[in-house]
Amino acid sequence: MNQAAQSKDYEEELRRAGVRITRPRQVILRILSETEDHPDAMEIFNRACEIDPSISLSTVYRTMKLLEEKGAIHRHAFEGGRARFEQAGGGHHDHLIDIDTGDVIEFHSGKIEALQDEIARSLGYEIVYHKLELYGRKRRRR
Amino acid sequence: MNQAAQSKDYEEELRRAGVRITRPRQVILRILSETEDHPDAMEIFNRACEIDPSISLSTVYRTMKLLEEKGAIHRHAFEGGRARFEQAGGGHHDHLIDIDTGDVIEFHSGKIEALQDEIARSLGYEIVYHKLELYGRKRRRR
DNA sequence: GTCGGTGCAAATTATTTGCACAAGT
DNA sequence: ACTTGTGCAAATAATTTGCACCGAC
Repeated sequence: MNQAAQSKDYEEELRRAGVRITRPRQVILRILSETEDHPDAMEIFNRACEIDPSISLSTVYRTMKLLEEKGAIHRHAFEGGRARFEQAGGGHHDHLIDIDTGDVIEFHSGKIEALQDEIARSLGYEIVYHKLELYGRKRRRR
Repeated sequence: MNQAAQSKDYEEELRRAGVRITRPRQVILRILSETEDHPDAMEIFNRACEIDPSISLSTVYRTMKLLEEKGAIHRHAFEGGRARFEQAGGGHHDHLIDIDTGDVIEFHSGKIEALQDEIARSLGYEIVYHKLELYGRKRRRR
């Protein structure tokens, strides 16, 4: 399925959840569908302004909060102050952050997650969610 | 070694690194040595004020930054806005955060770290540091 | 005595909110 | 129509910084 269709799907799902699909929300959903990276609120605001300059930063923040509550996006607090977002769907994964460029690479390891569960259980806990971030730099071949 | 002695050791090490051991810094180092938990700047400020009310919040922040640069403490950005600190030393470990109480439990898994390295390597990266946080709640026995 | 450190208040940065008006259903 | 959403500007919250004085070495 292409990105435009995916964006429409999200709209439908939100509409069903009783969320009004306003112009700013359409624009933001489209941006989130099209992006490959993990933009922060200001970045989303900038991209949104190119499509519709009347959108405000407040609306971006309010929409991100709404989408997070509805489970449509995930919020990350990587190093560096601002929160960064990515659309949900596409399965759970963790992140490897390039400390030189800020690039984010997604990965997933069932083995690590199994070990996490084991550890939590042995400490008398049940994991609700977790955060695994690897910070590193490109290995130069020798 | 007891906590007071440990605190003195930190003082010596910092002094050798060319850091002046002022009254506020002594107080903050002592607090960090004595604490079992992971306090934020405001909490450290409050505890410091009980020992010496003339200490300012700015100094707490400045000292935390200094100690972090010197490698004497680690800064964590657990959920909930403010940064939290813990003294370094005592070996690397990760954290399990109780989402009901905010309590932090430390743990370490060589197996997970080995897997992390493996994953990073396969992606062409070298890990500089990582962050693994498990958020969960106490398991009730059945 | 010198230079780095401190307290205080003001500045920054990221995010949130009150309000009057606009727009989705 | 009714209610929710929006833009704007002002409010918060966490942290940082400029400046004149103070204290560690």
